[in-house]
Amino acid sequence: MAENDADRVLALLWRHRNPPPGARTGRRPRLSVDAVVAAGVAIADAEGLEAASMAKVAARLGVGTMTLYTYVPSRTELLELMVDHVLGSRDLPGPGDSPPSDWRDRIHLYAQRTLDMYRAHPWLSRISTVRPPLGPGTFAEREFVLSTVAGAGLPIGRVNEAALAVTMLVTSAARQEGENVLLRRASGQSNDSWWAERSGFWEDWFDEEQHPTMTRVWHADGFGGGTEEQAAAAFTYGLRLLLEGIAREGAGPP
Amino acid sequence: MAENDADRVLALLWRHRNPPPGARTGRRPRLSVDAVVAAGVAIADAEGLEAASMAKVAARLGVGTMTLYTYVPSRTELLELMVDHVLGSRDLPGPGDSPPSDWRDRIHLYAQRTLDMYRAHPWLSRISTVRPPLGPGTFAEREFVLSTVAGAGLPIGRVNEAALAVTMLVTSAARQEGENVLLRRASGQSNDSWWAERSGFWEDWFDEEQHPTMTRVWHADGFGGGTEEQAAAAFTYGLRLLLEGIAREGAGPP
DNA sequence: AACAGTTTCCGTAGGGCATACGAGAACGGG
DNA sequence: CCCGTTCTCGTATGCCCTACGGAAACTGTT
Repeated sequence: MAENDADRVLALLWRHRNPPPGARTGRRPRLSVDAVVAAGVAIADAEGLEAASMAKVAARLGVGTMTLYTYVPSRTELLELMVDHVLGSRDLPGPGDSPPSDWRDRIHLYAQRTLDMYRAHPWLSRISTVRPPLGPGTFAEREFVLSTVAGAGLPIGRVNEAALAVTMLVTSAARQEGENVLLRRASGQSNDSWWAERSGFWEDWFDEEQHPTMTRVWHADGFGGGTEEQAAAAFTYGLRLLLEGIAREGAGPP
Repeated sequence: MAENDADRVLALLWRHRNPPPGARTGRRPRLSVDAVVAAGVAIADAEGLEAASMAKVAARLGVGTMTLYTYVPSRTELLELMVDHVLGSRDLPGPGDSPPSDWRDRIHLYAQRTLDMYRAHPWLSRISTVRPPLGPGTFAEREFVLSTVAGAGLPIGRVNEAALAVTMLVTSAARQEGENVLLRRASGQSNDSWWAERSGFWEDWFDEEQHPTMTRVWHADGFGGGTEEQAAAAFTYGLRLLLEGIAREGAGPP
């Protein structure tokens, strides 16, 4: 075990379910992996992902920078641990406890918790989720979404593609939310005031002839609210269409 | 004009449609904004976004680092120019020339070009698109998608939310593609071999009791292909559902 | 009490980054 | 030949990750 890097990270990710035997000799550790991960998350939440440098995480824990390397192999792996920890913090119901019973409500629960998670930990938006950390948080999500979509009545062989389609839309909306939070903080400026600062654009540069449909939508007041409200409406709309489609395919096989 | 930063970037973004009068006096410029943007894109394509540093872009053009700052205000703005340039390079048909005529085919054209764009310029995946550059590339896309969705028969006031829903799903899939390319390069490892390296996970750590639906899907061979094929299938599926829903709402008002 | 074996702790050193500042070079027109 | 204008770019600052290797703390055995 823990032969190559991949195995070492897996052991760290699943450290709670299967802790390695405590060392019987040698100097006592001042910290724990959990403490390091928690410190990393706290700093990233407060000051952004860049600020969660090894030096700053160590400083917050009151130890030297290099001390962290006894707990995690490198910063890359620390980020993986942070991501999986936060993914798991959504606390989606597992196989034992599974309210709500209506599958549509379960999807909305998943969506809501995911949006909240990205709002609370916006730095997630800056980390890729292809090749995700293979830890409890990641798998709790997959199990929840798969089991929910399976409850819609789809044949088992087509559950995965439907579940992934839902996940794609949900994470897309959630990551946009996260980016909004990030930009609001970094620029000290709300999304609306950003647009206000560029209000001259429409007179100085926008060409109505090149953009007839935009112009028509504009005159029909079709761009309701700010961009965040529009994105939220688009997400709600898209999710409704996806769920209706899945329900239709689940009810009667084509 | 060009009073604050925002105005300066707008002038640069739309430099082709409305070029500022050429200076009559002073030393002749060795470069042009276009050349700087092209060099930035070329480096980012070949070596990644980080590699497109001011120093490397300048080196490729054979000038000193600080010379670039006469052409673009800072690296941030250079990236905005690069993004809008690449967005425009999809060459989506404008209001004059608008094949294909079937709106569904037009959406597929948009999706295909966007996927290809992210594959060719994967660094786009690492740049946020909320608060996008307000340049010709961005607006050509919006106009194309909005006009296409309007062609489905939706009432004008609801076109935007449907168009944004489509964009959300398409960019989500495209950005995933981009990340795949990026990771393949950075790790020198295909997605499949990444999973292969972690094949021990299923025996060592995966808990079937905690993940009954995943297990069922697995035994039914429901995870077809690698993760990229799965993502592609999920995208196709999700897009079909969205378009069917939009078609239904366009055909008969609820 | 001394020592061995083991584990944790951490200072140093190196290479890369964006950009403020200001001096110097090239150019057109008088 | 000189002046206003524009372009060119060297220097200097502060922060990042982590390989390396030695010092410190702790347990168990002689």
